Amino acid sequence: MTKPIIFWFRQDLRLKDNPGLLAAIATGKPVIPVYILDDESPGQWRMGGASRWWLHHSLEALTGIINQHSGSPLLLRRGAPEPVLRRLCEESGADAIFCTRQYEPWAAKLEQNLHLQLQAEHITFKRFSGSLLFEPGTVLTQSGSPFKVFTPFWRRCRSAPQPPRPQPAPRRFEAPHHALETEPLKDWQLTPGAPNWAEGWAALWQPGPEGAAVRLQAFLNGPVGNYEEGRNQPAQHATSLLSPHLHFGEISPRMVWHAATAKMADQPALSEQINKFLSELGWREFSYHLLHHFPDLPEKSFKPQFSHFPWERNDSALRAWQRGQTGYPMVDAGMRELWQTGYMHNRVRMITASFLTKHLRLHWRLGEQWFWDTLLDADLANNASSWQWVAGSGADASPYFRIFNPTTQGQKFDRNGEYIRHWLPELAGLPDKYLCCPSEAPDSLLERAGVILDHSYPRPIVDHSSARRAALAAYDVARDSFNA
DNA sequence: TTTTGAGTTGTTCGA
DNA sequence: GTCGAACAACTCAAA
Repeated sequence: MTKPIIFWFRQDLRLKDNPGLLAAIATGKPVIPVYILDDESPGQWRMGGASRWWLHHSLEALTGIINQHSGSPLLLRRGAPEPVLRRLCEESGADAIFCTRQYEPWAAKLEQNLHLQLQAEHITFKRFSGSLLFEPGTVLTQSGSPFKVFTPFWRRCRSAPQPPRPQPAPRRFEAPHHALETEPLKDWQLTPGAPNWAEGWAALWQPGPEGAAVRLQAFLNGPVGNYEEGRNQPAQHATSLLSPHLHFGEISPRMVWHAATAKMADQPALSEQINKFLSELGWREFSYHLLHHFPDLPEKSFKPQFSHFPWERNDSALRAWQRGQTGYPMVDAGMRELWQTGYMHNRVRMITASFLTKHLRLHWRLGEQWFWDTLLDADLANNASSWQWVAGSGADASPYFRIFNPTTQGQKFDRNGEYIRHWLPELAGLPDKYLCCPSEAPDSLLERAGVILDHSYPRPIVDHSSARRAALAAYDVARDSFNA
């Protein structure tokens, strides 16, 4: 009797272009697919609330696909992977486990330990690459060191051989004959009870491979044509919206890459726009590679001078930021979009993050933590490297003096006020001119628009130009004490 | 080894 | 209103 093989689904919740799954099926053994909810492994960033909502629906979608596609139901188990997998081997007689590699430092350590422990029990444990275009550790400078600047990193990636073509969906696979126990998904309580803060999310997102494919096609058939411009306009839905799908591996970056390059071959006029989009995939790669080489990126400022930065401590300012009550409409609109939808447009992520770290001078880790809990696409590598990038402490970061003016950013990128009016309906009656700076509007206009400052909408919690000066001064302090 | 050019996304000030 | 320089130096990557 052939011993079955376990395929351990992780952040690769798809069947297509899943090399580990294909390899498992190719062994000819019965395949047992399992997902393990792991809230126990040490050192991990425990999945936040929004991510859990996504996971719930993504697992439902995967279950459906697997049911159609195979005689093996997706097993759901909870706990630390090592004992769970070991038990599953005992129950099923499996002598091999395949999975897709993960790159978070804690996950990489977990894989190493698993490898050693399972080896001792003569269980084969194989990891496959499927979540990145280029393997961390393989993209290095001529002197063999990791890249710390994006442009040369990406140039090197682009001059390397193209990432492999996506692999086809697997053929049908079968479970072993005996039934194995599975936990009901609803027992995991991944979705909110009351209050249901995720109400309406299902209308905005379709977690799972099908939803990912739909998004990709919609993007390539439209917005990509004006990507360079459109991606900066938060009122337009002109970005790919693929980030949560990519995080959970419902679509692979290779699938995205090859779909985009095929489009480029088809319509050369779009080359510039599509290359810009590909470079955004490049930033995802860059973040993962950085995290691989610098595992404390999520906890520690990459640039050492920032360890001397005089961060403020101010709970009420933090709360105002989190709740979208800073008095800067562009910032508040973004923070409310995040809270209400689990998503925030990229341009606005930069504005809100700059505001937290520079205007409020609160530590970038506070923002990182909040985004981790509230973003559907929360991703350790992207979140950490992007927060550090905005704060100025990261690799290839924006210069510290680049301090977004939240008023002019609003006027520039939400010209007709559509985004702000949508998320801040209490300001909708203001004319465009004052939409980004309600506190400067004449009383008569405020009255006509039904805006009562300090009641229906707050005054700015900090003054822009003095906050800007204070931020630059704080940077001087950090630099001087570092150099001293 | 030394040198050189470059580095995602901005803002402000003064001519 | 427009334009260029200043903002700060520093580190990285490659010749």
